[in-house]
Amino acid sequence: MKVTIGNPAHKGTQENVKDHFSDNHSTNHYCPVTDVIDRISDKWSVHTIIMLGKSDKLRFGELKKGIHGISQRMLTVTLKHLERDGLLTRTVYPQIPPKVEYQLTDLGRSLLGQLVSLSEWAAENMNQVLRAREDYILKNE
Amino acid sequence: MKVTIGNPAHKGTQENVKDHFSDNHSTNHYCPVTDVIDRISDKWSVHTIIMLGKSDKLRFGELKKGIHGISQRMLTVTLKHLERDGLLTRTVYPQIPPKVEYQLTDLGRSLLGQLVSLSEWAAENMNQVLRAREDYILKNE
DNA sequence: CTGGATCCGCGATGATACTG
DNA sequence: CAGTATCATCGCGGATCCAG
Repeated sequence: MKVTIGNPAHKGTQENVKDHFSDNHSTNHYCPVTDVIDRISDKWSVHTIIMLGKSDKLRFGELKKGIHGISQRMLTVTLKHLERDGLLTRTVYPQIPPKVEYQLTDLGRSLLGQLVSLSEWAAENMNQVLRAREDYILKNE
Repeated sequence: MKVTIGNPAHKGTQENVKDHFSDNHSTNHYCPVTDVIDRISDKWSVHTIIMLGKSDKLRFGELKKGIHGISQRMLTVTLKHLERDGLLTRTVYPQIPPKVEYQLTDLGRSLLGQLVSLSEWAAENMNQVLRAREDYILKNE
C-alpha cells in the first residue's frame, strides 16, 4: 500500500510513518509524536498560536477578548505552557497598570505553519466529515 | 469561506491565518478548526490513524497490541468515532470467532498526511522544545 | 475474538474572589 | 491590566464483567 501525501516536500512518507510508529510504540522511551500531540491536544493552545500568528504581538486582554470562550485561568495556563516550550515570548513592561505582550518565537511560527496546514485540511474536508456523520446516523437507526 | 489551496509550507501564512481566524472567532457558527482539533485532540485517534497508515488493514487485536497503553474501551470508542467521521471503514466478517478489519478511507489517508507532517515537525523540533523547558526551569528557581 | 455495559477515580476546567 | 488562589464540577478514561 502506498500513502498519498498532499505535501510534496516530504518523500518516503511510508517509511517515516513506520519510523514514527516504532518510536511511539515499540519502546517506553520519550516519544516526540506523543509530546507534540499533548501540546496541541489542548484546543486553547491551537487557538492561541493561530491568534498570535495573525497579529504578531498581543496583550493578555487582547488574547482573552479574541479567543472566544476561554477563561482567564486557562489563558494564563496555556500561555505559560507555550512560553515554557519556547513557542512564544512573554514581555513585561514594568508600569502601572501592567502591560504584558506575547509574541510567537521562530519555533512557534514554524508550528503555526503546521497548524494552518491542518486548519486548511479541516476547511477543505469538513463537508465530507459532516456528510459521513449524517450517513452514520441514518445507517444506525 | 475562502481557503488558499496549494502547498501551505510557509508562504502566505499570514493571510491564511487571518482567514481562519475570522472563521474561528468572529462568529458562533460552526468552526472547522475546532472540529478537527477536537478530533485529533485525542491522542488515541492520532496513534490509531498513524498505525493504520503503516499497515493498511488491521484487526481489532492487532491495533490493540500495536497501540501501546490503549485500553480496550478507548480503542472501541476511538474506532467508532473515526468510523463515524468517515476516516476509516469497518469490515465485519460473519464468522466464529468474529473477525473485524479496519482500514483508512481516502479521507483518512489525507488526514494521515497532515499528521505525518506534524510528527515530522515534532521530531525535527523536539530538541528545541526540550531545551526551552530546561531553560525555563533554570530561569524560575 | 470483538466488543458492549457499568462503575468510579481523578485530573482538567470553569467560576469566583482577591492582589500588585 | 494581568494575573494568583481556591473551590466545585464534570467528563475522560481505566478496570472489570459480560455477551455473541
